[in-house]
Amino acid sequence: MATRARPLRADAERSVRAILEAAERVLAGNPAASMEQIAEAAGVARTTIHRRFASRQALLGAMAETAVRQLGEAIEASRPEAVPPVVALHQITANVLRVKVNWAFALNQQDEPDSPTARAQEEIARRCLELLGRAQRDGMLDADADLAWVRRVYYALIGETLHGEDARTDPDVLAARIVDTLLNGSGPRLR
Amino acid sequence: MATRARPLRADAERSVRAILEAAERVLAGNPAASMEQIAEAAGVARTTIHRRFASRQALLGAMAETAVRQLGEAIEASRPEAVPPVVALHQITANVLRVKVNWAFALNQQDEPDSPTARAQEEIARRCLELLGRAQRDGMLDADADLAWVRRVYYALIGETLHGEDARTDPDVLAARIVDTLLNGSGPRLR
DNA sequence: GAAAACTGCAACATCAATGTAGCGGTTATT
DNA sequence: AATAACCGCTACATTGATGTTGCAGTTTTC
Repeated sequence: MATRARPLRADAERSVRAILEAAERVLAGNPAASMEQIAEAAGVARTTIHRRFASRQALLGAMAETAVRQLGEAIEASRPEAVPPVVALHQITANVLRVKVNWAFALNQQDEPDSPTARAQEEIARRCLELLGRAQRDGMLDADADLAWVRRVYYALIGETLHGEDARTDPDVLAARIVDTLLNGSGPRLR
Repeated sequence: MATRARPLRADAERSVRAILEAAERVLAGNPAASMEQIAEAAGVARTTIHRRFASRQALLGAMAETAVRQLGEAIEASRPEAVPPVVALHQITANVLRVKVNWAFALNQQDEPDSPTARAQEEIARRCLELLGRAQRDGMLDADADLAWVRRVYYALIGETLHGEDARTDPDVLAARIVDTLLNGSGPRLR
């Protein structure tokens, strides 16, 4: 969302939030939903959406921006560089799940190349790889593991977790399952 | 695709195939592509598409039908019930990849409930679970593993593999990576 | 409490996609 | 070679989404 010269009035700010959140809810269920449906879900008139967002595309962009920002904050709050990889991985996963449950659609749109959100996503992927590198040096990951593939699997596990009916399950429990699956797979274990 | 009373003429049959394959190619790149774009990619006039498929929805349905049929054949060809689970899992995965590379879009549409394609997909999922059950009894999967979750992870790994630039890599190699990741994860291994 | 900002509503313009119909020429089938 | 099926093309109807504008009434803000 573009930064504005004058700050919005309080009620307008609420409208914007309501629109963004309603858009996420509606589009998650039906990506081809019309502005009309979004407006209805947000409890505002369709023209009000157009007042704040010049076009449908602009709305989608704003959704991506807020979602990516929240995602970044969630990662930051986990202090990934300050704690041992095992802890960081669990913590980040849980926090990321908390955000992604609410912004699944916005974060799944592939943002157009060279957009700020695309850069932010790349930055996040880069830091994820760094973390995995540290985990590997600590012996948490196999020395021969292909980190790029590990990262893709990690993302896929998060995505799959969000698809299911797991939305109400405690994110920490879900995170534990993700990390466990990522590290140990589903084969037999030594006891 | 609905079965027809009179068989199509040879050239018409070719047109239908060209349309279905072009639609897959185009829609995989842009799910919102117009009939016009699909027609152009297929090398036919837009009206010809409407001659064979009453509506856009009908075209999508036909795509799903042919894709699911091919998927079923690919699984059948692997004789999952006739060989040990380890072999079956590898073989099925490779064969499924071969089909899914070419029908990623068609197979990712969620088909409407109670449609024949939906039933077919459920049937496939059921057989997948059966196979995993056999694998578990053979000690290939941990005795405590949650098979429903294992199946979801398995599907997710296949999906992730198709996203990458791996389209040209040998499906058997990709299948090996999928099965290995599914069973062993990425953690350290005993040597 | 006055000014400015915001909203709902109704009306309108635009536009792209979808789907239909018919004609004339081409191609497969027998 | 006769017949029927098929295709491209042009033209048209319809529809639904998008985006704009202006006004009248309400809510913040200072």
